[in-house]
Amino acid sequence: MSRYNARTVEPKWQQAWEAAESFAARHDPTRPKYYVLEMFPYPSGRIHMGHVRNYTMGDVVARTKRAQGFNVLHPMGWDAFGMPAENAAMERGAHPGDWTYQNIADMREQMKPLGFSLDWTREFATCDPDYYGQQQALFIDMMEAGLITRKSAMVNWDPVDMTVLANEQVIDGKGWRSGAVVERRELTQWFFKISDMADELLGALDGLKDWPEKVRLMQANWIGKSRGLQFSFDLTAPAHGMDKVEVYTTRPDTLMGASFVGISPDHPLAKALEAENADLKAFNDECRKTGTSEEALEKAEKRGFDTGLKARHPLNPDWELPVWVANFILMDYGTGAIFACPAHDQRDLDFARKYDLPVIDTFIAAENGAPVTDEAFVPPKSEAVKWIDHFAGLDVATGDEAIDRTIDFAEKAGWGEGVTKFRLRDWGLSRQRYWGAPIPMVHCDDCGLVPEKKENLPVELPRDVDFSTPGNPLDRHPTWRDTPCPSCGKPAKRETDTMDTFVDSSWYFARFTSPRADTPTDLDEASYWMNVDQYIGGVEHAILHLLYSRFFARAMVKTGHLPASASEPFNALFTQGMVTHETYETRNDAGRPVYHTPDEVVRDGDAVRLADGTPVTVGPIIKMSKSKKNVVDPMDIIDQYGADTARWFVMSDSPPERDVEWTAAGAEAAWKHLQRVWRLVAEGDHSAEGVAPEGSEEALTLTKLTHRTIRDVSDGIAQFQFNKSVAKLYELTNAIAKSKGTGAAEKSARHFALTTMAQLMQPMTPHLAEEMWAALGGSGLVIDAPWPVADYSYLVENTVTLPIQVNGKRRGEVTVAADASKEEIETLALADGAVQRFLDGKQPRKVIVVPGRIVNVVV
RNA sequence: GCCCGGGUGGCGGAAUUGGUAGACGCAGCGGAUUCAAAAUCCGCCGAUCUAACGAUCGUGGGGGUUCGAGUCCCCCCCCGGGCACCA
Repeated sequence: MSRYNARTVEPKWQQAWEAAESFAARHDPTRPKYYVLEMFPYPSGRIHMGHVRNYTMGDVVARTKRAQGFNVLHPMGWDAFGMPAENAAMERGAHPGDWTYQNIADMREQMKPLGFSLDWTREFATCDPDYYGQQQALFIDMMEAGLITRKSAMVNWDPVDMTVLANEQVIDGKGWRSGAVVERRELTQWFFKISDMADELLGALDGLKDWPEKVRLMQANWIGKSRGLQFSFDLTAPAHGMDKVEVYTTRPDTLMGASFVGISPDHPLAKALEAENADLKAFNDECRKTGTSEEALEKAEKRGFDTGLKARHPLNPDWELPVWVANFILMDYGTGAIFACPAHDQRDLDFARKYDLPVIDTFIAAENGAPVTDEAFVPPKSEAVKWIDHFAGLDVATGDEAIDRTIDFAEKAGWGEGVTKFRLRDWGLSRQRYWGAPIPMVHCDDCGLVPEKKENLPVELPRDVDFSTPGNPLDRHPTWRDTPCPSCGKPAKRETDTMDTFVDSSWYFARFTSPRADTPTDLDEASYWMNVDQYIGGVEHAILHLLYSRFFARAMVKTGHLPASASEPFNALFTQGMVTHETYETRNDAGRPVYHTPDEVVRDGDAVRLADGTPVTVGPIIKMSKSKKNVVDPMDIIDQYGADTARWFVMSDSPPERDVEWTAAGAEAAWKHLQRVWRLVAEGDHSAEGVAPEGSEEALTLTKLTHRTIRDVSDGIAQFQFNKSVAKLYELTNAIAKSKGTGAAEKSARHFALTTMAQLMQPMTPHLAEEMWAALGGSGLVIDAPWPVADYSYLVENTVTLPIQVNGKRRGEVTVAADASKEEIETLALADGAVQRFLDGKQPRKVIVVPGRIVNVVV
């Protein structure tokens, strides 16, 4: 029996492609280009199944487009800055740079054997000074274009380690290393003014026809455009020079139900009052112990503090409302102050009940409306309700109408203004960390903040840094900060904040079009290659990465680094599901979770334990991530079965947009199938080809199926339904195996089916496909053969079998000519034995005939 | 808490988008081949009842629209992703 040996075959073809420079992308204006990009990986050091799945999908698209005649750009790089490198430095003493470049080398070694059609000549890492230097140039240009600002923002502060923590590093409100209770602290930070583009980023979503609807929805909700009323409550007595509280509300129609005025613990008034009120100070400090994440704030128990101040209702000066500080009011949204209407907001109602504040109904259900008791009455804004004493004279009206009328009323009366606001905040890019791109700014005592001169870029990270104590090593470096002022030349200090790693990944797709240019992009190259025609990556990036990239593309158009046509950089987006796996955890002495990798765990029936016998708790099935250690190493599969098996396996079964739980079973099956395909080639009789199939029923049937398979596999790939393409290839394989005819027509039909299979399998299992192609006598490389096109004359059938239903249940079937009339079908269906039995001599009440689909007889 | 997805045999999933539920694969069972095993080949394979023909039930749960619902509408449950310093 002929065996296919991936170990020798795969490197052979990889060398052939490399020798031919098959995948090097060359600018050629005479050919249509196609840019395929998968989200580049963080170099953790090991590839995982998620990578294999992601990059195989992109490779299938790239190889198919290449066969279809496109000039394909399919590059690869590394998202190389970020916290794990610093953590490794702290834990193991490795330098973040050494650690990162070693990981890149390791991962490249693991990726190369997979045979991806990548243009490795364009590879770069975001931590290359060449890359981040261009990023610094971009930053300076964006600064000049007015896209950057500086203002204060909240950070998670670890008071023991004296350092800023990422949200991920705050566990149950405590610092992950120190265990100290984390507090919110204000820091002056650098920001991209993305909120200036909020409306445009929202509006342009409509044009992204080839993006998943869910991603556009998530982005629209994130941007969060709202129309509301902004106005002030006058305080009955000024406090600390403040005589009013400005609020923003999207439900001004509920103003007559106002119960109290609420301000954020970080509101200027709350902070001013702290000075003389120790209890309030204690309350606010307690609130600040919730981290900065919206999730933590929203989940925290709702608590409040009565300031004792009173505010006048704008419509009735005699109506005084108490002013409360409440922990659920975000300083970042609106004005950091609200009025609460407990009758029509569940959170306000819970708060009012807790602190015994009034609940005043503003409107009731149009029919049988009862006053609010335990549950707030919050109907959709489009539903008509009955208004109680509405100042603008409404009786029965929808919320939407009432909001419009109220804003109108307030504007005419002059005490309020209709305002459109966005939930989207400016993008804080400052990080108080070492392993990121330095912000190329200099602090000069005389000149203030001055950008570094472009000829001095890159501002390189110093190599000699010390991670033995927490905090930003750049701050502590003895000399790195010292630099002459780019403007006046006097001694000055560098900015020590580095950039958020989202900045690095917001323009790498543009850099790939001219990765060695000495400007951020080469406009000529960018104009040819942009946009990315197909972008592929995880849904977990649906909001932030994609929104930031859309902002950056616009910023790069503004600063002349991209053509105007590239302001939406990704024509089509596909979000693949995640590769998930169970998590395994034990607890350390401090009771904190410690995670374990699947290969450390022994599963023996229900019992789960470590190799040393320690019992393990099985946690939820979640996306594979380094921090939870629930990762599986694909190298084991590649070593055992070869790259094609791994590639085939991740393309089969699970639809690509869906999460897939990794299980070891199935890789074996993929391998068996590829062996079977190879045997059909190696043991087949290829003495006939080009013989017309029409003389043989068997040959004709197989040829028809081959053409249907061309159509179905091509459609499956075009629609990102690779699992269906795989299923169709299984069917064709089964049919070839069943065909045993020894005539020239049958042999020829099998030869045609197998050469076609080699071409159709090429995007998924390229090495096997080359081997098949060569054995079948194909000329040149199969990757250079044009994509097969189905002959439609083989796709039409002249009879069709329709199911017959009686009362909606299938009772039989009828085979008719494809062009049979409704009447003919009905006559034939009614003559069917099963139908006669159910009719029992009676006339049918109704007969529904859907040609080509179904017949339904209603008795 | 808020926003967005998902839930179909023992398992991964398919279903022409309102028209035969379970394609294809895995696992399992039976058979052929073999001294034997592996590999390979052939057949069966949602549940219940039935000797069989067939019948009834069945797409997370409950209700509805329709000649016809996995697919559309309403309510609920469970799982996952995101929540602005994980990438």
